[in-house]
Amino acid sequence: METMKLETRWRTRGQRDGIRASTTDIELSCRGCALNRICLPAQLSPDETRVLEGAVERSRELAAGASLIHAGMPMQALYVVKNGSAKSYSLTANGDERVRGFHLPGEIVGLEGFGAGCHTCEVVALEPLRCCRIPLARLERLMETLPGFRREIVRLLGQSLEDAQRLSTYLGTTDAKGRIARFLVDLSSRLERRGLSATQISLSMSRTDIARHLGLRLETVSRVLSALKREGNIEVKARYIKLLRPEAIAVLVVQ
Amino acid sequence: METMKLETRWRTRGQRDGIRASTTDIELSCRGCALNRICLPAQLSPDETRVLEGAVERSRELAAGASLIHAGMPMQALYVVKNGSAKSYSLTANGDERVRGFHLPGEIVGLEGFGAGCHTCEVVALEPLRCCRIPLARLERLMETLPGFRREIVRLLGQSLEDAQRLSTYLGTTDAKGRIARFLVDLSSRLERRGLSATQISLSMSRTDIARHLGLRLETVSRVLSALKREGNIEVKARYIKLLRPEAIAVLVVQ
DNA sequence: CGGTACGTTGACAAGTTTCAAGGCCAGTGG
DNA sequence: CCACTGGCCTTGAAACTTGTCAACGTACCG
Repeated sequence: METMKLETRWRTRGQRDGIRASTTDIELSCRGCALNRICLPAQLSPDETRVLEGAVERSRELAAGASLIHAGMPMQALYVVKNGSAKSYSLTANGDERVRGFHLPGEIVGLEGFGAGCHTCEVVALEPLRCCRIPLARLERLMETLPGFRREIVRLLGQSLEDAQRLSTYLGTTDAKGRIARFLVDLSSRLERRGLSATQISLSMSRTDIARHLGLRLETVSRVLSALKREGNIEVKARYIKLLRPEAIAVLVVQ
Repeated sequence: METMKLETRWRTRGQRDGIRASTTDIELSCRGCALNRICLPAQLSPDETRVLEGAVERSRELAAGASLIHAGMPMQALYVVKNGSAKSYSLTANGDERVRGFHLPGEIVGLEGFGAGCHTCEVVALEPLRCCRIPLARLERLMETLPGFRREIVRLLGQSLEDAQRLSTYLGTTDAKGRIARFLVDLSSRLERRGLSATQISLSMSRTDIARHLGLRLETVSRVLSALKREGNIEVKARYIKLLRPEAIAVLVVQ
């Protein structure tokens, strides 16, 4: 039963019938994907990209709130967000949620599973979510056969480590305003990388999620956003945030 | 000039004359190393370990305060601590030091360099330090030829990522006492892993280093240690700390 | 239309930083 | 041998930031 479900859930390029091949192939082709300049293929040769395509599966769409990865489950694949966004979190012994991070299109999900061979955090969709999936066995083979792919995975691991360490020291040393500023600047640059507006941000996460990510209370997040608004640095309307003075926000971030 | 210096600084097994071969070979042999149960070879087959040995160089001893890795320099190697200990830190725009972590014997140093291809933090010896060194070119070849080695490097990257993420969420949510408790428990388990006492800890770092690692002020570190002492949980004599009630300290850590 | 989840705001409490003073210890030089 | 110095650590009191608790506002949905 469970395996049936999994089998129908993930579809690989060769498994489908050929009738709508041209459209669906595009859909599963990294070369034709809108994200290919910021995703794994960006660092690969055309030949390597072709091999990668053959290993990638596409997920069905997950509804907001649904889990992409369950904490504690053996690591079976890496994911890359294609549409939508997700958060990953772990739970404390008290049952408190600790938000590790947010995942936007083009970003890889699940790397921390390499440590123990099983995932340590739950990854849930914040809005309807579609991902590309590389099963672990194929990933191993790609790392074996494509040195460029292996280097890219190692690079992504190193970059994630760097990011996590920087965040960790940042949270230790900076006040609420600095943390929120960093969060906004970070989000802004990730959106810009995708070719979206760097100043008009539509948040997919709640104030509580932001707070739990930055080690604050939701009241504090709300207060800081209100303060930034009062100072004329941002415009806030529920989950829509417009950076009115990006430079003013950037100087709050002591990197 | 600079290259000369580097060449004389690192000696590989085959480069030395054969006269004192037996002692020096043991010195450079992973099989004969006291740390081999907790170091890279622990996950490798005897054959793989032999190949690894051929790629490892040994550093001369660095004095306390000397740098093993300079922030900003291109990544040229990975290191594993053999004797002594080190801290790694980065500097903020204001020149403040942010301590990313401490490195004990058997632990790998430099992984974060994979992200950008250059090291993002300075690594300095806290006491006389000796390391094993794997030059990047050889590391690449080992990952190519030894799947077990590649998996081990990927595993270490994943584990470091997991550790950094956990620390980051921890610093966000926990008060000074909890942070110090976590620091002590973590250090204790890493010492125990090496076969040393889990309760008698000789710190190699100053209160300031601890504070800068945990996002506290040195006064707060001092106060918390005094409080733990007053409560009968630890004994403190300058940099010597004895855990009198490890269980009581462990319950302060909400994982 | 009322319920529910989410967000904002205020007042007070709690914990940490800041500022300041002093203790301890090892190394140095008279 | 002792005084002196500098680095490191400890302790106290006041200031400040954030958390806590509570009330209220808002938007969405059946």
